[in-house]
Amino acid sequence: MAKKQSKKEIIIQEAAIIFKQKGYAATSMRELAEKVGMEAASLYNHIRSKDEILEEICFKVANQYVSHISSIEDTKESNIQKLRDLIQLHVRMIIADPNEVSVANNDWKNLSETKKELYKTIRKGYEKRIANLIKAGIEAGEFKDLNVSVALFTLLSSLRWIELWYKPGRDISPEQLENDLMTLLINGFQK
Amino acid sequence: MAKKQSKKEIIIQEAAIIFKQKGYAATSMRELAEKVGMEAASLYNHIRSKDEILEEICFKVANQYVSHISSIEDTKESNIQKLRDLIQLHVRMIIADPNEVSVANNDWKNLSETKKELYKTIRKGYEKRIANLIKAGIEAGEFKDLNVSVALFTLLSSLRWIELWYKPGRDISPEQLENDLMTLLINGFQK
DNA sequence: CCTACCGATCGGTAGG
DNA sequence: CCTACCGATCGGTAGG
Repeated sequence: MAKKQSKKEIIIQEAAIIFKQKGYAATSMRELAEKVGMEAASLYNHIRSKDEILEEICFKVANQYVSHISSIEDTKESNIQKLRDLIQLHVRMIIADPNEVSVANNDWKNLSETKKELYKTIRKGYEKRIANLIKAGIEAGEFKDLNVSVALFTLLSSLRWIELWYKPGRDISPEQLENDLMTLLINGFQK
Repeated sequence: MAKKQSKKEIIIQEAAIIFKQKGYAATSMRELAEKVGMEAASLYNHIRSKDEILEEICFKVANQYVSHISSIEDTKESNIQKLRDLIQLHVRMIIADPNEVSVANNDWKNLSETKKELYKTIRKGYEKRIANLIKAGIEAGEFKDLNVSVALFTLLSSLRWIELWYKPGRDISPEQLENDLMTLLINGFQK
């Protein structure tokens, strides 16, 4: 699979695993170093600070979501189909990068003040675009006349939660997961 | 409102606010002490440890959920109505105790090893009871034939997320919130 | 990439 | 409820 990973990439990958398990603040650089197989001090030859690791994870994830939503918006499909595409995007992101998605979702609060503001701005922009999709669906008569905020956050939460319990070893395949989620959500939304 | 709150209750209440904002691990006892209006050392006249505060919050919340679900199970109503009751329970718990519910949901990982196991056991028991409700609904032909796990976690996640964005100051009342959530979820579930 | 080590801060205690 | 303080651990640096 992954062929030529830099030490920095390995550090960030291992960090995501530990951060997901116990949280960013509760994880020490010494513990991370042990996992990577070096002394804590040696980590700093590859990364600038503990902060930096969190930043890399959070913004990598955020940027991936943002870049994918553009292509969904640009299709000429129905809003219900765009909703389907969005559900699929989230399921696949979580399956592809479960640890990093989890850390971004749970530990962005621990970003430095300026980075935290930036993160919130990006996330708000993303949410706004989904809200517009929902609004368009309602106006087109495709969706029920729901409060847009409630619909938006019910949708996002249903998608976010996957990261907290879905493990490939479970009794359900990614395809089944996508299908059942779509059934539940689309029937909830559809008029 | 609250008339005779002990110092311990005040400490726990303030702790829940800070823990929600920055997370348990990132909150220091000195910061908590300042909020309560005393020195850090003085906190220990009212509480045994930082751990204890987290335990009190997590298990208070967990026990409240568990105690309420019994009365929902015991009614002779349809499964769809029980689902409605469950949605209402979660909305009201979040509105009544937003900070403590949030901390229980986000920071239980920071409980001591034994307490964490206990918490997980309680939570699994709770989830099992909701899963049984969903199964009963499917068998009775009231709900769609969905994968029970997907239905369970989509439901729980939709309910959990409220805590992360709902503020009473928002443009939507608790009643509207309950109604729209029910519309979305019931239509997703209902056959 | 390691040894050695820094200042800061942590949760918590002693003693009043 | 405070002053004074503890040992432990934290993120991070110097120097090789």
